[in-house]
Amino acid sequence: MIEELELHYGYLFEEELLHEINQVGTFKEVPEGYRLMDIGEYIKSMPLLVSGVIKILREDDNGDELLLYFLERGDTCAMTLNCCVGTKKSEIRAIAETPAKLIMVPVQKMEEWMRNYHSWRNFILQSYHARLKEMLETIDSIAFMKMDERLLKHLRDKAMVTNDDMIVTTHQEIAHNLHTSRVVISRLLKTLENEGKIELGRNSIKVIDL
Amino acid sequence: MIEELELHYGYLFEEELLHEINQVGTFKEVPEGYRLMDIGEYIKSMPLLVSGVIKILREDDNGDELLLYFLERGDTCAMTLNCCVGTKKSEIRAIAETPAKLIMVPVQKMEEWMRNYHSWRNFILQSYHARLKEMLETIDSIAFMKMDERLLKHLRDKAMVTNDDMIVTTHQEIAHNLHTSRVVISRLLKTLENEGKIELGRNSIKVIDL
DNA sequence: ATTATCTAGTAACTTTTGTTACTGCATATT
DNA sequence: AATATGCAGTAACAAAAGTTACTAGATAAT
Repeated sequence: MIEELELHYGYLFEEELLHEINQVGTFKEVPEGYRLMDIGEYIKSMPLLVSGVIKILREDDNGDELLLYFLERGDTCAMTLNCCVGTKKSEIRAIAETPAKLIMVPVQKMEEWMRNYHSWRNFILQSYHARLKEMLETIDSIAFMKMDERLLKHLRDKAMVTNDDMIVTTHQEIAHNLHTSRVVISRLLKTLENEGKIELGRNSIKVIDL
Repeated sequence: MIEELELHYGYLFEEELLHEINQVGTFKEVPEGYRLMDIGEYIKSMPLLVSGVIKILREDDNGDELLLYFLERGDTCAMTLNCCVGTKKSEIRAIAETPAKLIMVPVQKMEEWMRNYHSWRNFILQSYHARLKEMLETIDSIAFMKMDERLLKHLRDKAMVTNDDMIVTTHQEIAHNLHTSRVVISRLLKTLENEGKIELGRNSIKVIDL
């Protein structure tokens, strides 16, 4: 595991902390679609994302979903951090958007490392900061943008994190992410295609002007 | 200042930390409507709210506003915390919803106290946690609820934080908070009144079933 | 090969939200 | 007192989003 750690977190953490993480952390490799965390579940370890993309979802009482944001390499789950200070139940769902590699660290170490490692404190604060910013961006989208703009932004975001302008998904899946209906998405996608912003295929969307 | 500190933060912080806060903090009293922080402004000190209510707003490029959440006694501004780790410009606007009393602490102390005081670390993490939860709640509202539900929730929230079921405001003001138009609010308020959930007066709304 | 399921396109319609315009009334200004 | 301004109510209409229903082609299952 130590190589992956060095490679992706070496510039962030002191040698000593890297060593500790290597000691207590466990390596985990998950396939696309794997459910890493679900709403109401108890959190016992926090993930350091080494590769791949994780999508973070919110769900309401009726089971309606909404995509909050994507996590990429170097990110951790800010919601997990909360377990150390407040309620231990997850407020969100985390699904592997692509195959992913993670290092799982027991939450007990959080407080200890916060005390001992300047770099860890910074990492945690940075994570909270990044997540708050992303939540703000999500709020901007749903509060200020219309569905067609949100859709295009979503496609571009997805193309960005997967580093591929060819998106393999269904209209239904997109509708879930944006919390609307399949018919609405089909309609808007068709309009976007007519405007030359995307190209539609079966189970695929090509984003033109990224 | 030390009395206010002892009273509202005494149970949170060690004697030594309280002493430090008392040394470097400055007391501030602001009237209703006072703009404590605006988007794009640089942050030089973080506020510990002693009394009153602060509303935190987001604004888009067109100047359209949206209420994110209220801060109450014992809260601090998580957005301010970010100054120590990332960009130093505020992403939000903070307005005194009621007259308020605050203790302003220079941001330079953040990192020092994070290192030295367990209670401070906890306080900061708790704050981030609370704010993330509130952001989630805000997202739930705008993503999953219709305008009439959001309106009623907003009125109840407002009645809650001000501890008064009589809300003194205008339809226009509410429309700004929820990012919609005055006419829509007037329409929905009338419906809520007919349903017996509120009573309307000039510049005032009484919330019935809290 | 036949059947069933998944996916996408489209039409027709409803509901929700946003917009414009005008009204009367209360309060503030001169 | 006369005038101006701010606030709320309402109607009429437009736009956006949500819903239902049906179609047809692609893929999967038997």
